[in-house]
Amino acid sequence: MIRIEEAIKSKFKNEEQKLLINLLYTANWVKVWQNRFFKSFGITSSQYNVMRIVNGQKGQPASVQLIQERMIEQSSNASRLIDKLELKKLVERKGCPTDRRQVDILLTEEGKNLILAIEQHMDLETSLLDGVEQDQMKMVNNLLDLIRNNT
Amino acid sequence: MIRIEEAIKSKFKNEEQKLLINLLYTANWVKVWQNRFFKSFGITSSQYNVMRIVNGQKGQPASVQLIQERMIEQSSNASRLIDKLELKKLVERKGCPTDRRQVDILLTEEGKNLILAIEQHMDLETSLLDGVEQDQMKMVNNLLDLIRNNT
DNA sequence: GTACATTAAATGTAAGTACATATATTTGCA
DNA sequence: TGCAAATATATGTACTTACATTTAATGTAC
Repeated sequence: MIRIEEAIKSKFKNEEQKLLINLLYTANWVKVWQNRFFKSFGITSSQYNVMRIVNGQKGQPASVQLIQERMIEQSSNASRLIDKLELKKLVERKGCPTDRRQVDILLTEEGKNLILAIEQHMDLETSLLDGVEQDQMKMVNNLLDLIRNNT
Repeated sequence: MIRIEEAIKSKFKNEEQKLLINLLYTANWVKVWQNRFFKSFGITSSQYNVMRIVNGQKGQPASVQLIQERMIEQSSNASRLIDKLELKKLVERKGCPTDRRQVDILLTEEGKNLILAIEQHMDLETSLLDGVEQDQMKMVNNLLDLIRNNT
């Protein structure tokens, strides 16, 4: 078991500092892990995130704004991520007829197939959290929510 | 209290998926928070991280490699972060006499002063984790360590 | 209906990340 | 010694993030 102190060879002032650095370090670790996984499907984790949000609309179009609001990293640029996905023909842009400022995003057939293919190999969550009790996960989820609200 | 479901307006399949997304979302939230804080001192959180590592050497030089190993985001580029800090005269490079491949990094006086100034305003950890029990923090630290070792 | 604010998306720019490759130096072994 | 492998750092490139600005369309007050 590699603890955070060994991972970055550092000592911490207190449990608070250790927790914040562990949070940043572990989140980065997961992201690297995910990016390597998605690379074999020709996309990045940010790009997958966009596709997952569009897919969650179940056929209803998603505006660029809706995607932006639901992204994990809210200041990454939905517009340019959509550019990349459009180039790969995984999503398509359609002007919205009722509001011509708005652009609707839809998955192509190819996009839908990719989502399905990825889901079949995606046991990331369960494997990383194998053996962790439900109660414990709830507690951590609450603590993470608290951090964002404690200012 | 804004819970993760409301923050990114999503429903989750299970507690595992929710925990992983909450981890990524909250870590990004903390990083954005930190970057805004460091901006008023003219540096980024990655640059601060490099300075913090050099400072931890307590006057002993830090090689580029040592810094790289201890960074939170291990694949960010220590060499170029040091470039930025050198331009701002916060650190200096000194060729290592015993191994001419190696470059030693030291804080300048200005760099040391900046670290001190920042530490005086840095109550980030305690404010974000205000009211959280020590036991609970230890539990979360253990769970984060587990995630990285569960593969 | 024109003028001004607001909104949706795209674009510009600087910095950081991810990963591959290059350059210089040192090490180790035939 | 001489030469290949290993090591330390720097550089190249594509992509992403953070944040500001622009462009076009819509809403609203007068």
